[in-house]
Amino acid sequence: MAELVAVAVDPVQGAVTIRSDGDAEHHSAQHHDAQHHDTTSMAHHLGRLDEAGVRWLWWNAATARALVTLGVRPRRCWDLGAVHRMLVGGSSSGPEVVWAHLNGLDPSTIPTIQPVDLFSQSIDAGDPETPVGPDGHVRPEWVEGAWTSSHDRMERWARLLFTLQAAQERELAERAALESTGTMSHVRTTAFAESATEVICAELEHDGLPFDRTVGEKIVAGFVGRRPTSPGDETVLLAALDRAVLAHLPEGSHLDLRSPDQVKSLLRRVGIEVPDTRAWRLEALRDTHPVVDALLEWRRAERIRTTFGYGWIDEHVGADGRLRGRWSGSDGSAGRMTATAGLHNMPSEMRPAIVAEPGHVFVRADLGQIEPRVLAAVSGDLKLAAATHDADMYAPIAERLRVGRDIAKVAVLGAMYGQTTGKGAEALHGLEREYPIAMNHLRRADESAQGGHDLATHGGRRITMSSDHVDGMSSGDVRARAAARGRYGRNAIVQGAAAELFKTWAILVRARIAPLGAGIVLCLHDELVIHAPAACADDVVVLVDASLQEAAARWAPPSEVPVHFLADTSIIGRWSDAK
DNA sequence: TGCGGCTATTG
DNA sequence: CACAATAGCCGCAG
Repeated sequence: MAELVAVAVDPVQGAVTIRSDGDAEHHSAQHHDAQHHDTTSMAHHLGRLDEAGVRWLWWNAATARALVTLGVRPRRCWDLGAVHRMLVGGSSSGPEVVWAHLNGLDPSTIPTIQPVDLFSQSIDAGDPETPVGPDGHVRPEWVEGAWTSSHDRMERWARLLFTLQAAQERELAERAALESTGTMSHVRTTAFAESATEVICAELEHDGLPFDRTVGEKIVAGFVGRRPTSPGDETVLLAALDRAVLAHLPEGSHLDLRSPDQVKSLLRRVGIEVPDTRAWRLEALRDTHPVVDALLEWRRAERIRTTFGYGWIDEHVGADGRLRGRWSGSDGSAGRMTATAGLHNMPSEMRPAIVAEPGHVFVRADLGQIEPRVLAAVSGDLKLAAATHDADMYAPIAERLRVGRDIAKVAVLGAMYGQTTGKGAEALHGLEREYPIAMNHLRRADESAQGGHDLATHGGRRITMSSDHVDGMSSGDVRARAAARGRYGRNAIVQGAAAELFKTWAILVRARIAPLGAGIVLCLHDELVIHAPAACADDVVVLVDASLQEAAARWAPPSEVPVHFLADTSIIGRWSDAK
């Protein structure tokens, strides 16, 4: 294994690196004058170490961001925060949380910075030059940035990392011993992938997604008209949009189309009675009255105007023509990546604005039927694994169930989501009959989750059931909430495992394509978008597929009937040119 | 001002 | 219309 080198970076103070033998080295951000500091030599030192093949060890993604900002693109790392979220679940993974967990301290006793008053003077604060206070917790002042105030402090801050990493290794070994997870090798693969994904996130934030502002503004204009020139002008334009709907009603109808209640009474006035005003419900009533059509069109424009309109472009597209959001390597539940700024839910109509830069192309690749294939892998169902040898695995399943392909598909999806009604539920019996191992795997997760027990993915990520995210959303009765927990758990072991495979794939792709001058510019759960010099596009395509096979070999459990994974890959000039 | 509900989009 | 996410606005409580 590569040598672990602890690192802490501050753009002003500089960086400290500590080799595994304990040798510390300080790298100054040389100050040439009071206003500017030169970080290039510091970046050079760090880059040399990186090229030597070390595995960086750091507290959390803040270090990854700092390094990327310096121009260093770390190749290997161990991110304590990312591994902590994998081990513990939840979304908090700051140094104080990681430290408390690995030292067996109650997280509710983590201290926060208190305003200085007469009473706090008497408390024994110990030596403020040490990172750990008398209460055993890391000092909140250090967490908040006091660790950067001197070279000595930075070094003490970085020295804490080694024992914490060792403690995480032990906890990973315990996790690997669980019946539901893979081996230590699988679990460490996940830990590496979770860590490296933080670097990808830092790069996605730094580099952004190529966005053609002119095209983007034209698309917006197609929905909502021209850009308002003043607040007063905006009011006029808004009224015009509203009038297109209200014109279908009797004179003098003034109501707020943004209020579902008022829309309901609007519809009632033309003889339409609906329990809610969702688009799929109104869709069926388009022919009933012209106002329905006008309303649906207004909704579409309103959505663009408020969420993906001029304001969105102004806020998130930089002068360099890159669309940027904040990225998280793993959400609090099953461990998928998340992104802000609409990067994960951009309407397809906006995708023509995602355009490769001159001399470049996008290589876009998405994993085919990733969740059922992952189910076949993690459940060890050999018959389902055999179905993955088909490019469309629903076809052989449909054959076995003696139903249509579409029925087979909704049945499989329904089984993974916990659906109990509709066409999928009818075909469920066939699935139980033909693929009992996979179905039992899902049912065990469902029952365990219903009982409030935490789950673990194949790669060793903890799925917490104690969290209040389930009972918070549906305040129904106890049984309904248990059923919701069951559906959540049933899905989380599949979705979470798919996220692990995806990240393993993504970090291998990143590593392989970097020498070609290509980089990942978007991660979308089962899809990668790569920005590459046009001359090397074909090479990137080959590397993308090779990386998938390698990721599957590292991540998936060994099986007599190997599970096949496949990617649909294309070279395109703009995002909308695919699918 | 904060929060639940409703709505819409994506995988 | 089941699983996950972000994000906007409305209506209501405090």
